[in-house]
Formats: sequence, C-alpha cells, structure tokens
Amino acid sequence: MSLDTRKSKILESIIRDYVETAEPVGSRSVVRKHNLRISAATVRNEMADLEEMGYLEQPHTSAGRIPSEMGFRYYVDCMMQKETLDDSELEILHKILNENIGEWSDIVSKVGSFLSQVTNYASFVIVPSIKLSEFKNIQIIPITDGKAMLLVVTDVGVLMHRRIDVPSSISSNELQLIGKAFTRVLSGTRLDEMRRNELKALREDLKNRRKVIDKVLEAVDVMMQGSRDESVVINGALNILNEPEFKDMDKLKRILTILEEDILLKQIIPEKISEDVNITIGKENKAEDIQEMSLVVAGYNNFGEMGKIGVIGPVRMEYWKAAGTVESLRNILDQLLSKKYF
Amino acid sequence: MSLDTRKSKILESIIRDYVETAEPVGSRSVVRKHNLRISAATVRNEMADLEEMGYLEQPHTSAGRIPSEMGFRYYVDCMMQKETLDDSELEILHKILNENIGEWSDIVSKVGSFLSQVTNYASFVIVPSIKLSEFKNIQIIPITDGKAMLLVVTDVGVLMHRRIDVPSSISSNELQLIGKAFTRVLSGTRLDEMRRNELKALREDLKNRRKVIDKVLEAVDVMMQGSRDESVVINGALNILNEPEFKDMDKLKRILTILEEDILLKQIIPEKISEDVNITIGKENKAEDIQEMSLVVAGYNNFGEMGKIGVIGPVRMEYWKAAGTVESLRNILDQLLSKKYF
DNA sequence: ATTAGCACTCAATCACTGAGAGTGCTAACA
DNA sequence: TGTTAGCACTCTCAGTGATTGAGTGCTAAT
Repeated sequence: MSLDTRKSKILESIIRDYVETAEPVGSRSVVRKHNLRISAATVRNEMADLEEMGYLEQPHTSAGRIPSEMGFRYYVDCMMQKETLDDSELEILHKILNENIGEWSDIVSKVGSFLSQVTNYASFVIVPSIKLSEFKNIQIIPITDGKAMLLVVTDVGVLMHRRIDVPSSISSNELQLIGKAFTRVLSGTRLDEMRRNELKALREDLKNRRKVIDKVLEAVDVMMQGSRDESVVINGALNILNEPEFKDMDKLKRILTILEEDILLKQIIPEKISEDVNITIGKENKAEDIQEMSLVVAGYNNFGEMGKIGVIGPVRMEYWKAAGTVESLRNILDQLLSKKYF
Repeated sequence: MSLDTRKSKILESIIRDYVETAEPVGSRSVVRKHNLRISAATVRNEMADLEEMGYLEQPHTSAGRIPSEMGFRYYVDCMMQKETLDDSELEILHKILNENIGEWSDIVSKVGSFLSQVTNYASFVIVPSIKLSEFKNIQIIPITDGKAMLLVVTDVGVLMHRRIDVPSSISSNELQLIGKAFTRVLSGTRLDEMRRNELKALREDLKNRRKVIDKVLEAVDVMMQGSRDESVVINGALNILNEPEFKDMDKLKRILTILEEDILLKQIIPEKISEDVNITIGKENKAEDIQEMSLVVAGYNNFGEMGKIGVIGPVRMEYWKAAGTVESLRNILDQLLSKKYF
C-alpha cells in the first residue's frame, strides 16, 4: 500500500521527530518544525488516517502520535535514503584502519568499535568459523622439559596454538622432524577433513614416536572444537543506557545480558539474510527477548563463508544512519578481505 | 577504639540485616531477628551511642540506622570472620579447573568467572605484564608469498605472534635460518633488555637479510608495546544491576563504563596492596568514580610479579563472603602457578 | 541498668486539583 | 470538496494536602 506525498511527508516528519525526542509528536509540532504549508487541523486529519491505516499509534487520547512498527517498516521500505559516512567520519575510519595493521581480529574489533561509535548503538561482527580453511604448517616448539607448544598455521593465516606434553627424552630436533612430517602429510588438507586423511601414513612414517603424535592429534582435536564456532565481537553495548525506553531495570538487564554473552547474541541474529542490508524491526524479530529492539545486519564475504556485521538498537532507531553505516562498513570488510591482504 | 560485646553484637546484626535488605534497620527488628534478650528500647540507646561514635548513621530522624563506612571498617577489622568456600562450591571449582587445561589465560578467566558467580559481584583478575620473561625461541613461518608469521615463545611459555612482510624471493629455509639466528642470539635475554643486546652481531651474522631482520625487529617492538601492560579480565560486571543502590541511571552508567573498560578498571585498583586480603570501603578508595563502591583485592605471585584478583561491589557488601572467596582463589592461583604447570 | 510507654518526626502513599498538550468534531470558508 | 479555525473534551503530569506507619528519643517506673 502506497501513501500520497503529503501523508508520506507527515509520516516522515513524525518518524524523525520521534526518533530524536522519544516523545509522541503532536500535529502542531509537525507543522512547525518542518514548516509545511498546511494547518495543524489538516495534519490532524491525515494523522487520523495514518493511524487507521496502522502506520501510527497513540499512547493515549490526549497525546501525540508515535510511529508504529508498521510505520517504521513502511519508512524503511519505501522512503528511506541511506545516509553514508560523511567526510570527517571517513577520515577517522581510514586513520583507524591504517593505524596498526595487525591480525584480522584487530581489524574486526576496530571496525566494530567504529560502527558503535558512529551510530551510538551496540554493534556486532560475526566472524565465521574457520573450519573450512586448510592446514599450512605445523610446528612443535619445545618450551621446557616435557612441555612443548604446538602451532598450526592455516592458509588464511589463522594461527592456533596449544601447549602439549611431550616425553622429556625427546630432542628439539626430533620435535621439529615430527612437525615437518605432519606438515608434509596434512598440508593442503581441509581442517574438517583432517581425521579421515592419511593419518595412517603419518603413523607409519613416525612409528617410533606414536606418543607425540597422539598428543598432537589430541591437541588438534581440541583446537578444532574451539574454532568450530563462529566468533562474535560486540561493541558499545552500554549505548542502550542512553535510550529512555530502557530505563526499566528488568528490561535493561535482559538486553544487556544478551549483549554481553556472545552465545546469546548469536542466537538472536537471523540466520538467513539477503545480499542487501537487512532490517528487522521489533516484533519482526523471531527471538522473543529482543522484540523491543531492531536489528540492522549485512553479510560480508569472509573467505567464501558469510560473516555478518550490524547494529542492534531500540525500535526508535535512526535507520537511515544505521543502514548507511553498516552498508559502508560491510563494503570495507569485503574490500579488505578480497585484497587477500591476510 | 573497641566496643563492648553488646554493642558489637548490635552492630553486627545491623550490618547483616542491612547488607541483606538494603533498608535501614530499626531497633525492633534487631531484637526480633537476632533474638537478643534485651528490649528494643535498650537497643535504641545502644544505637544512639553507636551513631555518636560514628559507626551508624540515620538517613532521617524517623528511619532506622544503617552502618556508616566507618562501621563497616570496624566490622571488617575487628569482627569479621572470613567465610570460605563451602563443599559444593569447592566441588564446582575443581570441576571447572579440571575441565580443559588450556592456556593460562583460560584458567584466569575461569577463576574470574567463578569468583563473580560465587560472590555475585563483579570480579577482576590482573595478570602482570610479561616484560620480564625471557626469549626462548623465535620462528618465522611462511604463509603466502611475501607474508610470514613471526612467533615468539618466552620461557614462561607465553606466545606472541604477528604477521610480517618478507621479500617474496626469500625461501622457507632461509626464513628458518633467520629465526634460528635470532633464537641463538636472543635466547635467554630478558625481553625488555633485548634492544641493547647484541643485535649488531645478529646483523653481521645475516647481513644479506637485513630487510627481514628489520621487519622482525619492528614486529617484536610492536609486540613489546602490546604486552607491556598488564592485562585485565573482568567478569560479572552486570551483577551491579541487581544492587538497588545503582538504580540511578547516571551512577549505573559511570560504574558500568569503568567495569567495561580494562584501562579504567586498572586505574581504580590500588597499586600497593599487602600480603593479606585488602579491603577498601567507599571513600577510602582514591579513585573518585568508585567512592560508592568497595574493593576486595588480594595479590598472587605470577612468576615473581604481583598479579591481583578481587571483586568490586557496593559498600553494602558481603565482606565476609567476598574476602573468604577472594583469599581462597588467590591461594589456588598461587598454587597452580607454583606448580610450574605452565 | 533496663524497660514500658508515649509523644514526636518524617518518608511514603494516596486522592485531588489545575495546567497544559493534544485531539476530534463541527461549522465556516475558498 | 478540501482546508481551516474554533472549541469542547480527554488524559497526563506536577504539585498539594491528608493520612499512615515505622521508628525514634525521652521520661518515669522497675
């Protein structure tokens, strides 16, 4: 259902006012602030229409109107212009990205922190699990008598390390040899296929060092378990303290608990999202706990797997800004990753 | 100044009641709940005395009394019996510690999480910087053309890794050689003394690979910067949402912001602490931001440096439980570390 | 020294009121 | 026919007593 120009203008005015002030918007202030050339009475009539259509609602008879979730949905679908990063923001972003080109996880956390700062909502970045990447190199480095460090480098450069016990009789050189043997056999193998592979050959190759091999396999197994899940980086969760709709302690606690716990957050974000920026508003969210919140999510391409980046905030959200910023940052992540920089 | 038995009993009753209910305690309820064999009127007289001495205060004339910070201090210094972990808690703890003996940082975060769960306050563990440990082993592992991973293992087993650029002409073997050369020269050197050391000799040794060496040194430098500071692990910050004294949004936000930011938290914890469990109550804290909170901190021995573990909560804190738990966990950390398990 | 009794104090709660914001409706107007 | 001015109406919010009840401090009796 489409609205005529005037109704659209009024709806937009109300949305912008309400998002800014968190107060119901009256007919007078619509006319005043957006100096439309019509009277408050006319606006009142239109507002009554919009309410009947379901785009607005009234907290009580003598209050102004606030946009319904359906109203926000209409705005997002039919009227919204994404507002991209302005020059000063871009400058900050580039400064951040050039600062200290460390691990990929550094970039992710920096971009996430930037996102939450620019939008003033909680941001999240989901980095897909690395289970599909390949072994590149395996090393065993002695630490002390009987202790060694197992290092695994994958083709996308992710490093996993874990302490293992080794017989104290074994020499540094031998450990190196064992590492090399592993590397030789497993190099190029997908991590999740490792078990089925030529471990027999490896055992054969190093049959007199079965103990170390077992330890290594055990450790690799634990690593796999640890890296099986996607990881989540959350930033700016405390931003919701600024939103008047969460002055209630119980609500606040529920939401903050979710925003603090990676696992809980993951369960909340829609599994399937489209290529574009995805917006789910209030009750559109499946997860009960966040039916008073909105999500703005985009997927980025992380070595073939889909990662996700987005913000979570109140239904009364600056969707235009959030959507624009999330989209920009998604593109930046895509770009950084496609460079094969890492 | 010491109190007679009856005054002590009354003070303790009031403290326990107030800590539990967060409400001022009246003379009647003191008699009732702790069935003392004296009348409310007598208690009133004693309470008036205690107030004059500064151990109690009255929010307003017709309210009961609440313990002053001085009252808590007296209780902590002269009356408190630390309440250690009970059997079921100990069982949980041991289960947790046996679960998955991974990195030292895993242990720290598990112990921290346990601490916050048992006490219902925010817990923190400060792990001292590793700058005083020694190089053990340096490796350079090629990842792709022109990219390699630099690995540094120290004697206490801490691993640092960082990607570096290398000339794409260089071979895997050569990288290994360079790593070995570094290891040979730097092994046993304290990390913070590295710069002054025989880097010249190293340069001589590998004069044709100056570029790689510079990259490595640069990377090590960045690593040093990153590991110069002690690290902080915070758990259960949201516990303060349960405390009625923080229903005020501004207060809440100030505190939570501190509890979210490692750096801010570090600034708050006293530099110098004694061997025993340290308790600072309300305004005893130097940091202005937490003058409505109390700290319970103990130091543990982390390879010769002092680490810290503790909780932060409202002045109305269960000091007996907090102090006992912090002390127990400090001892556990000490024990784990002295085992040279890592 | 302890206690019972009593007057007193003060926060918290509730009902009431007036002000103000905003609406819906009606009638007049272009 | 669409727009507007005007007005009565509704509902929230802030402020004002009035009331209640918990708890005290003091005094006089034990």
